Amino acid sequence: MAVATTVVFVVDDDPSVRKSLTRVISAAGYGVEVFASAREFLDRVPVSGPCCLVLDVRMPGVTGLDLQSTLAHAVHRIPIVFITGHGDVAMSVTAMKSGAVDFLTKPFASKDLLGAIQRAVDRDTRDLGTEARTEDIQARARTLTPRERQVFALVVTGMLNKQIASELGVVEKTVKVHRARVMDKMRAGSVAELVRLADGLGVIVTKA
Amino acid sequence: MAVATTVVFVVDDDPSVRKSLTRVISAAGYGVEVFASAREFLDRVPVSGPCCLVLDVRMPGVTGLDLQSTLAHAVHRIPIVFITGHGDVAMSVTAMKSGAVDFLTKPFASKDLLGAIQRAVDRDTRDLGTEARTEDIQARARTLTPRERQVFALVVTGMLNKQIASELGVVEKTVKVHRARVMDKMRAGSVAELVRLADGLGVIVTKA
DNA sequence: GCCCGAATGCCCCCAAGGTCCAATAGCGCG
DNA sequence: CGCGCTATTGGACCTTGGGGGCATTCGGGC
Repeated sequence: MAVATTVVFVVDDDPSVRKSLTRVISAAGYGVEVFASAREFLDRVPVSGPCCLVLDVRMPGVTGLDLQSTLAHAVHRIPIVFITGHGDVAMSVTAMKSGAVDFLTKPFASKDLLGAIQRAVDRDTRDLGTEARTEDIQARARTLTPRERQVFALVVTGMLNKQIASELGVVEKTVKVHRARVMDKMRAGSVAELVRLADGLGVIVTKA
Repeated sequence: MAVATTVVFVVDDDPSVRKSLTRVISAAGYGVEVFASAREFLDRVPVSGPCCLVLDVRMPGVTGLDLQSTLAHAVHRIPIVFITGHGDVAMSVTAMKSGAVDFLTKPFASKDLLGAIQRAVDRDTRDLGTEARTEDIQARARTLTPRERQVFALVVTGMLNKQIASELGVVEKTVKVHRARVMDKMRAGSVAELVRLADGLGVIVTKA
């Protein structure tokens, strides 16, 4: 089911584990890139397509949990599937609370790993989608002049032109001009669309 | 910090644990209600104010995880803080994936438990808020006639009255009448508000 | 028969949008 | 220092769209 562009990153300090994981994961049709340490992975990062990270918790130096919290502040938060030989409950709970997709203890069945990877990839695909959409809207919003931005904010409030005008201390005609430019620049065909664009800025909308 | 109306439910089969938990939790200012089994709790359920559930994983009969999945399909999903004497990783991961707020292993510090409880209560307070708002909107939407509902759906699309009219095979004036009733019944002062009400139906909006 | 939802026609008003035009202010460039 | 460009503002005028009021008609259901 995996698309050719989907890459699974594997970070584990044990070469034999890397080898067997590579075999299992690529057999499932994913692209695989392995790293022996968190550092190595961080040097590579810039990813484009949908992906996920299979991460060993215990590693010398930067641990899996450290890497997780580092990535948490990154631009694109990549979904993580943890694997570990000797995990304890506290560790797994920390990982899960920080947003990990799954936390597997060795030995685990291939299908459990692949299931977790698929869920992680699905999540990433969704995230990338909403991210791209938000980015697109923000790009349009950046082309607005300060004044247009103000008018934009007030229009999506539902205020009438005359109300906006008195709010900004200008004449109604001026508001109309800005408003028209906003609709144009934001590529909104109606107030309804404009409101949705506005609510899509800085807000995440999820289907219930 | 806990408000008087905040209740913490405790489900644990061990009487001494119930006793000590009650002491710790009520000392923090919460109301406490204890239950010796999942059954007992389920008979009590109907809750009103913000609350959370402190739940033992291992119990004879219905386990904590069972109760969690039962509650998952309930109307009001109450946030759960798990506690356990002998938890394993798989168990904690399952609980966390199913939405548990935290998963504590005995022995744990009181402040860890109280911290988890506070986070659970906060989440519940938020959930109750959005739930109440959604319920309110749905209540208004239920007062709409079938035709009004159709017009409602098309209006929030950004369509013009004349377009809606041809879509529904009626005259523009008719659409205007329905539209006015929709604005009235939904208590929306502008199209912008109406769009927000529509998007608030079946959709959860979270601050980024 | 009465009430309600639905559909319509007419009239009028106000809001939104667009056109043409014009003025002022600030900014970078040659 | 002008020249051009952009942002902001504003006026006059016209068209289109949204909304309110009032009256009428028609089909169901109680």
